[in-house]
Formats: sequence, C-alpha cells, structure tokens
Amino acid sequence: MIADRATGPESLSKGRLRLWLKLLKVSGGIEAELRRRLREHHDTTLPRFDVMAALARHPKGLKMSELSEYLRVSNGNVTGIIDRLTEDGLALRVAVPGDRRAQLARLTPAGQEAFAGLARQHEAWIDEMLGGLGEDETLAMMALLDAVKGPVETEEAS
Amino acid sequence: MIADRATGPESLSKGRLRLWLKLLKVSGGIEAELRRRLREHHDTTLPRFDVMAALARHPKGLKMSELSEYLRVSNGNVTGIIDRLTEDGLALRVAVPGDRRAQLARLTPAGQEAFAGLARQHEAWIDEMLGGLGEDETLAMMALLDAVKGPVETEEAS
DNA sequence: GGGTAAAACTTTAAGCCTGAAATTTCAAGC
DNA sequence: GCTTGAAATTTCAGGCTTAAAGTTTTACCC
Repeated sequence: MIADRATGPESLSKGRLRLWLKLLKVSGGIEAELRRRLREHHDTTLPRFDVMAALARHPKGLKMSELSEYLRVSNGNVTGIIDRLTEDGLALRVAVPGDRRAQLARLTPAGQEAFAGLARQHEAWIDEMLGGLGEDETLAMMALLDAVKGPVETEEAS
Repeated sequence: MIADRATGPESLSKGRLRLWLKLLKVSGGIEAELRRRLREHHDTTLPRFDVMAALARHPKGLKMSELSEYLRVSNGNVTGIIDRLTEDGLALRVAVPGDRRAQLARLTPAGQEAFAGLARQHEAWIDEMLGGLGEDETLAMMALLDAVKGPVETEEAS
C-alpha cells in the first residue's frame, strides 16, 4: 500500500492523456502535410481525395447516402463535395432506375484518371512520412491500435 | 530473386499505407467522439477547448500571434475563436503596454472556472477511450510514435 | 524627421463540416 | 385512390480553417 505510488491509476490516466496528445500531434501533422501537398502539387483537397477514393473503389457508383455512411460524414457535406467535383468534370450523378429519390455518384473517366495519379503519389508520401517505421514496427503499431477500443465499436466496413 | 516476393519493398509500402489508414481511423474516431461530447455535454467545440487549454497554461496571457503559433493554426483563425470566446465572457483581450499593435488574450475568471471542469472531464474521456491500453502498451505506443518522423521535424515546443 | 520595410493583427473569399429543417418520392395500410 | 410515415437528398445557419489582402503601428536608416 505504500510502494506503488508511481504506478497508481492516476499515473496511468495521465500517461494515456500524454499518449493521446502525441497521437494527435503525429496524425495531425501528417494529415496537415498531406493537405498542403495536395493543394500545392495537385490543386485539390483531402476531402475531395477521400470522396474520389471511395468512388474509385466502387466503379458502379455509390448512392449519396452510401457515400456519406462510408466516409462517416454528413449527407449535406457529401452534397457539396460532389457538387464541386462535378463542376470540375471529375464526378457526375446518375439516376437510379427504380427510385427517383436516389442518385448514384460516379467518377467520370477524367476523374478516374486523375485519381490514379493522386493515389500513386499519396502512397509514396505516406511511405515517406512513415519512413521511420520498419516492417516489425509497422505490425506492432497496428496491433496496438487494434487494442484501442476507441469511442465505440462500429460494424465491419470491408 | 524468387523467394522474397511477400516481403519486398512493395509490401512494406502497402503495410505503411494500411497503418496510416488505421491510425487515421482510430485518432479520427476518438476526436469525433470528443467533439460530439463537448457539444452535447458542454455546448462547446474542440477548437475552443484547445484555445482555452493554451490560455490556461499561460495565466499571464498570450499574444494572438503566440497563440497562433502554439496551436499551429492561422492568425485569422485565432481571431475568430477569441472573438467568440469573448462574446461568451470566457476570454478577453488586453493591450500590451509597449506595443499598440499587439494584444494579449487571456481567460476571464469565468473562463478559468469553465476550463477546469472541461479539463477534468476531458481527461476522464480520454482515459475511457484509450482504456484498451495498459501501462506497458501505452509506453510502447509512445515509443513507436516517437519513431515516426512525420512530415518534417519541427523545433521543440515544450 | 521622412521614408521604407517589417510586424501584429483583422478582414475576406472559398471550402469543409455539422445538425436541423425542407423537399420530393416511395411504400404500406385502408 | 388517399393518407400517412419513412427514406433520399438538398438547403440552411453557424462555426472552423486557410491563404491572401488590407490596416495600423513599430523600427530603422539616412
């Protein structure tokens, strides 16, 4: 009752807080640099990239609501991003045969081509920015992240 | 030249990309939940919390530009957040004696009191959301995050 | 002391983001 | 067929964010 002062629950809570701040700093730093490079080298943004990536994975298109759920952002948000991608000729909306309420968002051929280049560069950037980690460390970090329960477990998204 | 197909550099790059996506999912998930709870339980936002935390650490106040650099956000951004905190009586601007260009942002007594409550709750939330990690795992993750170089090393911020 | 450059801050335009309200369409019961 | 409720999407108000332009003040040099 006397000897474990330094490792009590108070210290664990503070340690987790410090970890959270560091996690935020690392992932926020990488994300900010990604945004900067997307803007500088390709005149685009991370939300646009995310939407294009989702559409590239689903060549038949995604309904606006599916896209919104897939990316975990609001419906109204998706509306705006698809609007702007459409203005630039990278995406388009097509009607769903049986349901006049729904729309399918798809990449145009120009959008597919643009995304292919972005994806290649994106992977290289990540590879560079996570360069401090070798294979073992990468796997170790994956395992630790799996151990974090996070806010609440959501269903499988594969 | 034939046997190491599965562990070539291509695989390492893909592994790092998968790690990045998971890192983003975990930290983004925690951050989103934090924003949700701040809104729901305290009618505030994460940027406001961050600004208040910075000011709480510096009781004498911070110049707008210092605040902006400390939080790594733009000057204009800080202007708006301090404006809104000021409207709510949680922060205020005081003149700097020798320089009529500069302003010091400070928490009001009400702001200090409000932040004390927020900080207590914030730490408890993080402790809960990182609950999957024990002491050893917390330290292991800290070490791995230190190994990530990130975009570019910035100067010491302590 | 007058001119010039830099510093500190605010303003502006544009995009991202959310929750809530509004609109249109579908489905189901009667 | 009508009504009613749910679903898909858009619109809206408000806040966050940046880069770039604008304003005021300071510092410096001659």
